[in-house]
Formats: sequence, structure tokens, C-alpha cells
Amino acid sequence: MYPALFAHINKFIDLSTNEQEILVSLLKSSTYKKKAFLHEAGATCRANYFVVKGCLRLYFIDIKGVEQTTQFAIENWWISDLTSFLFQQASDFYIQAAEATEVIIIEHRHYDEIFEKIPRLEKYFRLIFQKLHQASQIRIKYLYSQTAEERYTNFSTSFPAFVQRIPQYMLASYLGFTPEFLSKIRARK
Amino acid sequence: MYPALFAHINKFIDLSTNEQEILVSLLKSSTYKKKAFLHEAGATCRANYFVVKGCLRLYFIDIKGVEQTTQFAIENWWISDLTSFLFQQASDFYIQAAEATEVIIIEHRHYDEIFEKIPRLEKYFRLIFQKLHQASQIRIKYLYSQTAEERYTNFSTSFPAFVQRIPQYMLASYLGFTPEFLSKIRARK
DNA sequence: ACGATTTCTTAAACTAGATTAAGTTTTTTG
DNA sequence: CAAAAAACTTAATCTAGTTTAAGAAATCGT
Repeated sequence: MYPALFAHINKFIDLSTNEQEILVSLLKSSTYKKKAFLHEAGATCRANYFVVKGCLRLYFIDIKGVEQTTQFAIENWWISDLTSFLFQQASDFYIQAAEATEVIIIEHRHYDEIFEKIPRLEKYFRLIFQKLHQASQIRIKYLYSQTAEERYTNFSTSFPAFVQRIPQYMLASYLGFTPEFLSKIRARK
Repeated sequence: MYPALFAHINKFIDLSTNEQEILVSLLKSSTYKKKAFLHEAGATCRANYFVVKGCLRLYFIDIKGVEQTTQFAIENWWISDLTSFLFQQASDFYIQAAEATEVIIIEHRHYDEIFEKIPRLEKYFRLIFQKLHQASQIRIKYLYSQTAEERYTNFSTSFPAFVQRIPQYMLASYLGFTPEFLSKIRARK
């Protein structure tokens, strides 16, 4: 399981065998069944999660009681409720396995420690957060410039395999509209 | 001008005098009049900008010819079209001074170099991008859960001073609605 | 394999916010 | 400081997407 993370890290930086050993000692790994929760609203988000295999989603329940999916993480992506994780405060979000999922976990109590003991990881996470921020800029641009139908068509064309992996209601929410409207869009084709 | 950046950097990491000198040699500073462009759509985004004083905005022009403001940067924030900046490809965005603005500039040709010569900066930018990603998660949550009026009320309460600094049409766009609708919201009070 | 649960579809009624257009106020600039 | 430009307001009309509700199809658990 850890080899998947090291393969990813090694795309960006070089870690010595010793550094890899230190890192493993500060990580945990776990597997979750489909629909299992890694974190629930009301609790403090204890960890940052790396997806080895599978898919996680970050969502909250809005004032009307409807689930709003705001982020997915597939293989080789990190996910967390950062506000809750960084400041160790109560979260409004759930993190749930959208498929059976293998993850590697950095708990908050070790988060500063990995950077103290392995300063090279600063670059790795600088690049991770840089990519996440870049992805956010693109996503906001789509949300602000495209209709619901355009976002769906565009996303389906860009990520056809991913669209097959998740229920339509999660995708509709992520793209900013209702499942009923997604059915209507699909019926138009 | 550089002291403002060093004060900010020093909140997160310690730089030696020597490292500060190296960094200065790789940066530029500049001032822009209100409405001046730091970067225009069609061009490749050449730099990452740190706001010392003033306010920048990132926006694009949508298919209907309407400006869509997707991001602001005030004092002590960095801004760029990351996709264009990182991959040195043509940009769809403009970066414009919303007020007379003093900036510090890292050009792309020096971006890798600052990390090679001053590895400690990896931590600084890891923290910068971490904060930007955290801010994005909060913003998406508001966009997905609040009405236009709620977003305006909430933003005005959280950042009353900032709201006074920018034209309403920029704020309306940033919050995801039209200037006409913002007028209507304001008239309701 | 089959009942239970989850997911998807359809369609009619509805609404938050957009559009259009004209007029007013504020700010900028020579 | 006056004219021009930029920003804001108002109101009527319109529409993309929501809501509600009920049924159909797919998937899951045992």
C-alpha cells in the first residue's frame, strides 16, 4: 500500500530509504467499504487522506437537508476538510468512500512532524497544494462561465471513465445542479 | 517594498540575511495605477504577484462578453493564473489593479530557481498554497449552500472594509450574480 | 434469486436570478 | 470645474434550473 504513495512522492522529489522509513512510521493505512465514513460532520477532521485505490468524496448537508458534494479524490490525490484539519475545529463536512477504497493517512498530530523530520516533503506538499489550487481556479472558471449542460458535457468528455464510477446524483451535485436536471440533460441527447 | 514581503515570509519561516539578498536578486517590484493590467488574456502569464499595498483582481470575459471576477488579492496575498503561469501557456484571464497597487513579482524563469537556491521557501509556499486551497473549499461551500443574498450579507459582514474598496459590479461577479441583482438585494434592506 | 433499498426518470408547477433597457448618480479626467 | 465616462438603480419581462411527486429501473444484501 505504501509503495503507491512513494511512487507518487518520487515523481516530485527523491526520498532516501531512511526518510521513507521515518515517513512510514508516521503514517497509517486503512481500507474502507463503499459508503463507509472516514470523517463525519460535527467531529474534528483528524487526518489528511491519500487515495491509493478507489474514490472518496467530501460533502456537506445543506440547510434543506440535501447532500452537496464539493470534492472527489481518486487514486493519487489527497483530500481533507482543511479548515477543520489545520485548526482542529469542528467540521461541517463528511468524507465518505464512494467505492471500496484504500487510503494512506497522515494524522494531525504527525502533520507538523513529517515536515520537521523530512524537510524535503515541503516541496512535495507545495506541489500538491499548488496543483489543488490550480484545479480550483479552473473549476471556478467553469462554474462561472458554463451552463449546467455545458459543465456536464465538458466533464463527461474530459473524464469519461470517472463518470462511470460514481452515481449521477453525486456528479450532479459536484457540477452544481440537481439529479433531476441531470436526467433531463441526458434525455436531450 | 521588499520589507513587506519579508515581514510576511518571516511570519512562517526564518530567512538569513544572505537568503534575503539572494531572493531580492530574483524578484522585481512594480507599481500599477488603478485599472492597469499586469497580465492580459491571450498572453502567457509570466509571473506570480504578491500584493504589498492595494488590490488586484483575476477575471475573464465570458462568451457573452461579460467580465467574470474569480479572485481578488489584497495585501499579503499572492495571485496568478496558475495554469498559464506553471505551464507557460496562453491564458484566458486578465490580472488588473482594482486600486493603485504595489506588487512584488516572481517571474516564471526564476520560479524554480528560488526553490533551488532557497529550499526553505518550499515551506513558505506550501503554507501559502495550503491556505489558498483551504479558502477555496470554504468558498465552494458558500457557493453551493447559500442564496445570492446570503452570500452578499455574509461577505459584507465578514469583510466590511474590503466591500468599500471595490466597485459593486466586481463584488457581484465574484459572489456569482449580476450587478443588477446586487442593487435589488441592497434595496431590500 | 428475490425483496429491500438505492438510484434514476419524467413531467408539471414554480422561482431565484438573468436580461434588457432606460434613467440617475458618482467618479474621473483634462 | 465641467464634460465624459464609469458605476449604480429600477422595473418589466424572461428563463435556466429547482421543486415536488410518483413511478421505473438498477443494485444490494442475504
